[in-house]
Amino acid sequence: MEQFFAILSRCSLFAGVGQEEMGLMLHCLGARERAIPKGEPVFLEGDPAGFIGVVLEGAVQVVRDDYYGTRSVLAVIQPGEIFGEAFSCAGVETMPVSAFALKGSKVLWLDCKRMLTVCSNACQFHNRMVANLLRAVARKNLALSRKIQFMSQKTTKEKIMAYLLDQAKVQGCAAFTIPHDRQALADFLGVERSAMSAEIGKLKKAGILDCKGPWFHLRDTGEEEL
Amino acid sequence: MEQFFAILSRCSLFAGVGQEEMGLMLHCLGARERAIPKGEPVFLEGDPAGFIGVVLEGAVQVVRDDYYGTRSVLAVIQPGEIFGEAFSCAGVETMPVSAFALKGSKVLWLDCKRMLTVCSNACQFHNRMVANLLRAVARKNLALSRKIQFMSQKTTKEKIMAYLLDQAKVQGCAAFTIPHDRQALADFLGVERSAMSAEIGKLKKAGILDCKGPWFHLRDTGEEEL
DNA sequence: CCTCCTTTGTTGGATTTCCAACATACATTC
DNA sequence: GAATGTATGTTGGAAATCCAACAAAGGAGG
Repeated sequence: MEQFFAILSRCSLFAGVGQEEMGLMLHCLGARERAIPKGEPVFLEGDPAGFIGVVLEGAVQVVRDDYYGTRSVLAVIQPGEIFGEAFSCAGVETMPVSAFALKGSKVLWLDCKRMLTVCSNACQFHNRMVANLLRAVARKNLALSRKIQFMSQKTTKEKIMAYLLDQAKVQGCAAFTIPHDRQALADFLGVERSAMSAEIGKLKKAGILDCKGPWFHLRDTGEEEL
Repeated sequence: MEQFFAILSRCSLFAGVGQEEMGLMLHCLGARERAIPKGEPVFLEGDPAGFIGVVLEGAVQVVRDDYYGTRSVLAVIQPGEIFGEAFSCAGVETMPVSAFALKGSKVLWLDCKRMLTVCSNACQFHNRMVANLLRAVARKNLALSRKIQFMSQKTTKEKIMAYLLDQAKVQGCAAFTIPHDRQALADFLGVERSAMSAEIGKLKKAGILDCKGPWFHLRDTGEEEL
């Protein structure tokens, strides 16, 4: 397990936890390592919840099959990131989504109950870890709220602008790069890629923004902060 | 403070906490009661975060003013419900939204740091409370995810059906009542009320559902569970 | 019963989006 | 350099949505 210290130290759950303590805590949490071949399920809809997963290696895709059998990708979890925590912390009995390994992957399996119960060792970092978990869930919460803000805009143009203005604010600069390609951005905002592309073109012609690939620059239109 | 025991005992934060313990915990958390006249701010954008609010009486509206000054209502908090917890638990410095009292209201102000730090009294319910908080934040998380699922559907009809199928699943019955009027449902799903009304009419004519006011009944179309 | 008011359903034209198809740009590989 | 593949931009007609305005259905209060 020690081989993954570098990964785990970058995991939000273990922020502020040193290597020695991490080893103790993993034991105290009943951590188990699992290897999943490419394409195989990490867990399936209907499986009991109550765990928190950490991707150590590879990548895991979380999917939901709707009523009509259409599959949609909810998230792709990279090494150091966690999954399943929202369902487990919310106290749902069984997972309402499934997850599959995109590549050959290794995941760490933590027991959510043991996380929330005072361990017999009374390890000093237990509280820190719960606070880390709470922070991670709360941050996901804010990310989801922001996404809803963007999606709630009426037109494609407004959705793009809401997203870009937020990015500029978050990154603290009118010039910034975004972490999505055009297709992923369109999916994220819930719009058509081609329509979005057309709107971005209009915004460029109108002098409201400039962009090249993932790089954007919002121009000062003189209307703000009067 | 004891006068609000009935309200607080229904608050998700205090689930499983008895009246005597609640009094001790409120003291231990540095709880303060505040009265806010109708229309006055509960907190304003830019105020320091780090608190968790509980509405004891009245109602509180959380709003966000976007870049262009347009105000949108993010939530209405009723007695027994909490607010501000996502921002405080996520560790943001200042509130990115504002809140106003819809009526003359009383709110309880809890210090988030004291919630997450082991109290000197080492009260036995402290851990329970942190778990309750985590559960509340995680549940909000799931609610937001579901909303995104609905809003991600392409057409108005698909959004309505996704919502209604989810409600039927949650309520465990093909016949159920929803907690929104038509306007609120349209706002929630991010569609036009009139367009939604028209689509609901079509679905009724097609025999896919029946409804009257807030009551809906999804008919078995024979296509499911083949 | 009547009026006022709110909620919900209906309609038609302007606007926007969707969709498929194609054009262009750029990187990779052979 | 040619061939290939991927990402992005562009276009036009079909479809859906938006919007405003009005119609219909109920509820509250006189």
